[in-house]
Amino acid sequence: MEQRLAPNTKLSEARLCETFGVGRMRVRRALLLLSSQGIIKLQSNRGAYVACPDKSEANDVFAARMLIEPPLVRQLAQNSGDIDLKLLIDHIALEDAARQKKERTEIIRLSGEFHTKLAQATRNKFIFRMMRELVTRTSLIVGLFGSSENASCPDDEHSNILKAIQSHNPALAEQLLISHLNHIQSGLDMESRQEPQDDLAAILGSD
Amino acid sequence: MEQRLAPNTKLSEARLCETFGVGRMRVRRALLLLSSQGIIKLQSNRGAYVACPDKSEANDVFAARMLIEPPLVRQLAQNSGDIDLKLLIDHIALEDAARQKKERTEIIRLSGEFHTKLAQATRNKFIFRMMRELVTRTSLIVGLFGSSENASCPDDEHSNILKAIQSHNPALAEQLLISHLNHIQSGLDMESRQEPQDDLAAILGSD
DNA sequence: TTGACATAGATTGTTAACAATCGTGAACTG
DNA sequence: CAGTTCACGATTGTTAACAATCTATGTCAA
Repeated sequence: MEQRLAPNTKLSEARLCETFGVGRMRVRRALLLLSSQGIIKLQSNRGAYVACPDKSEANDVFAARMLIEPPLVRQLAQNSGDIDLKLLIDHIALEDAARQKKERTEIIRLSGEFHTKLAQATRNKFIFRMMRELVTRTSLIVGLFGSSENASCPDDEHSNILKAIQSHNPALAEQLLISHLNHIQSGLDMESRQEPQDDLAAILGSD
Repeated sequence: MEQRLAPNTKLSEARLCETFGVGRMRVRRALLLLSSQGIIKLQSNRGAYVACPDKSEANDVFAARMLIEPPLVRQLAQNSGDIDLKLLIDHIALEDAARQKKERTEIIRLSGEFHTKLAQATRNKFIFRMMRELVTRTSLIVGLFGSSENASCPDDEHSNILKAIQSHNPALAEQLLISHLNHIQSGLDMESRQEPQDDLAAILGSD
């Protein structure tokens, strides 16, 4: 989810056990749940691998987001009295801070999280869960097909979307979001593919 | 998912093992996955219980469907050349047949499945999964709050929605779907609650 | 009769040993 | 030298026994 593990990275049970200091049962439970969310793929008798979305899956993810997110922000802009805007305002501040400090990993994470928080603002558990899944998948895709660092987060588009919501302008908010999604998608290079990486150094590195 | 188990029914591991003739591991895996989909609730050291949505959750489910399904059918009506309409046409035939034979259980199942197939027609894996989850949840809710048998499936609304899609009329399709969802929701009695049932006779009965 | 407490039974959570499967590399053959 | 086969090691899948937790019953005291 934070792009520290490349797609197709093998996640062996034994390795995860010692890395996190837990028994195999916990590891297997976690792998099963991750697999049910499509974040990893479980191959029978072969192990768990970080999911590696293909072109068609990538298109599906963006198509699904194009279906859901525009009505979502339109709705937010309509009843913004009702909803949790503070969450979003605070978030934009975090994004700005990370961008000034040029913390690339943090920027990527927050950039996805903004969309999750748009859903969270509705206070609707189901909308939240759907968006979280789509955003996670988008993160994988950007990591795989993102041509360079520029594509993932066009600077202040998030901020503009929030402003449109705050000023109760549904049409503008929706339009800005659609453009935003298009920017992200068009920044992808559907031919390039990153190499698989077959150890867990990335996990160990952070603890 | 077929409303044969009432909400709050306890699903004990031992019972499931002998019912399905499998080991505890399989049962526990299944319960974990069902719990991740919100179909059952896992209480630590206490066991698994069929989920029992409350009023607020019910509202969330319908709000989520109101957000997603209208754009979905609008899109289907727009590019209906591209999509898998045969699936839906065949489905309507099944529904009619079940309705003539007055097979109540089958009608309920098919009635939910129509909406799942709307999503399936887009051939988008993510949209399909989201709708399946929402429909499943709706099924639980109708079972809990449905005042009587009439509410679950106003007769030929599904058929009319499909016709609107086939005749490339996005506005009409969207409008019919919104009415349809409203009918379902207004047929619920948010105060009534069905009694919990604490054995698995319903499962055993079918095999 | 009611309430609290303790004990026994049942149920879930965990661990560790075992079985099955797969990938790899060496040996063998054409 | 290329290709196939076999066997070994490593990894995953399963089972069964054990530990921990909760529920229910029964006893005792107020």
